[in-house]
Amino acid sequence: MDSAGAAETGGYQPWSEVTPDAARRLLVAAVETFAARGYHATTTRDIAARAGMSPAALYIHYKTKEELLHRISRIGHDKALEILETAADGPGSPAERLAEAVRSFVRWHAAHHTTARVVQYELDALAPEHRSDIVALRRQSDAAVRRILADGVRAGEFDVPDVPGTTLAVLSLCIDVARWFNAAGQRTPDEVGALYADLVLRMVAAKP
Amino acid sequence: MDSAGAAETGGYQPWSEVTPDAARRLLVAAVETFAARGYHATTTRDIAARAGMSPAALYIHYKTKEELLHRISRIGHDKALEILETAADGPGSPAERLAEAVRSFVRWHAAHHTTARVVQYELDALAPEHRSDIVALRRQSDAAVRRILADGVRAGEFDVPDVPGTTLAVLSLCIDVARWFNAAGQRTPDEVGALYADLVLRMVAAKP
DNA sequence: CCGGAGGGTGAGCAAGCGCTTAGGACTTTG
DNA sequence: CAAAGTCCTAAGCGCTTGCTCACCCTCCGG
Repeated sequence: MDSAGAAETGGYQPWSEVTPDAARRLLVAAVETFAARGYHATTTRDIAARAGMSPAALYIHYKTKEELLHRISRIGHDKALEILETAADGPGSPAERLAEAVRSFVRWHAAHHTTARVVQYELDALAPEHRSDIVALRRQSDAAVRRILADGVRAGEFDVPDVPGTTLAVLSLCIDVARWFNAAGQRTPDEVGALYADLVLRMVAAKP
Repeated sequence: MDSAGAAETGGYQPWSEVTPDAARRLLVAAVETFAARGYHATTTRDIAARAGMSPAALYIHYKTKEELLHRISRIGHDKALEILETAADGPGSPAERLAEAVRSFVRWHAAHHTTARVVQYELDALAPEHRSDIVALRRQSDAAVRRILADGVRAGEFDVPDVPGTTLAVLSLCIDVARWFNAAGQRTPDEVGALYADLVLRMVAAKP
């Protein structure tokens, strides 16, 4: 369990935007414990101990435990949105862009399922004022996917009777990967990404 | 919030297997608070207060707070499994059975999204010995869906390169309805069920 | 060599937690 | 009508929680 963070990400996950070093170690420790036990079941002592510090050290870098969650959620949502928008606004046909969006979004949720679990499933633990700016990011993610679907319908590539509903379903399917994905399982993030991209393309394909 | 339980279910949800009356009231209160705030964020005082009793009353009917969760999880998983197996072993072609399975499973998750949220997303809060018998039920659910897919492939109705992976995706898609479904939203459980049945059929359809 | 700033600790507070206990009010039964 | 059983409560115990505070390092420019 101690090296789960490094093992999960293949040894490379920056969190480089978090400084100084001690603040980053605390944040990484928080991600790991939040993911394993849930936000409410995690104590500030758990986090500090995992980061190799005393309980009081946490409060030098963060005002509250909730601020830690908010920072994690913010960084994760920024990344998720970036992935989707890159694919949505990239080159290629709607089908290619949709496949790339699903593939990379799913790959991220699988490879970083620890982070993703916190980001996607601990929203309700945020304070209302923090929750609302995260919800805004989620709406942008929704808009990115919807944009691809609408483009595909307009181009005649897709047959999607209910664009908002299908958008919801596609995002829901991808997000839920964070819940069930197990790093010790058989499938690699790449494999899951490829499978899901295929399934989603079938969901929207125009009947020839 | 007080009448949310009744409103959500259209005034009819039995929990009839739970007796006596006070035990059922406590259990319903627990479902509502667990769903709204999460298991760990819910106190035994919250539950008792919502059921209109003193904190001590809970311990007449349940040994621990965790036993309450286990009972809820057990009843919910029994119901979910029954829905899937009824569809899987029912009459009709594989496509019809798959559509019916998804439609009824999704309808249940939407109509009873409060219960479903607890059942599907609070598994980790169970004690290990309780968790394992719930996991066994989930494996049976997985087997039911897999059975339909395998039948469809054998009959040449479906084109599914990865049956275990697609089974996982279908269940994941349906389960996640409990997370995002909002009783105050525009869609009815029936509508979501119909949409999802269509999407899933497209995912597995053989190319003509 | 000094002094202050930034990063850390040990001890602990007030509040809230799950759960227990002693006992009381009703209802059912002989 | 007493005895027994059922259901519930008021009070509170022992512990853990998020967080604070007084103090202590170590580094570094002057």
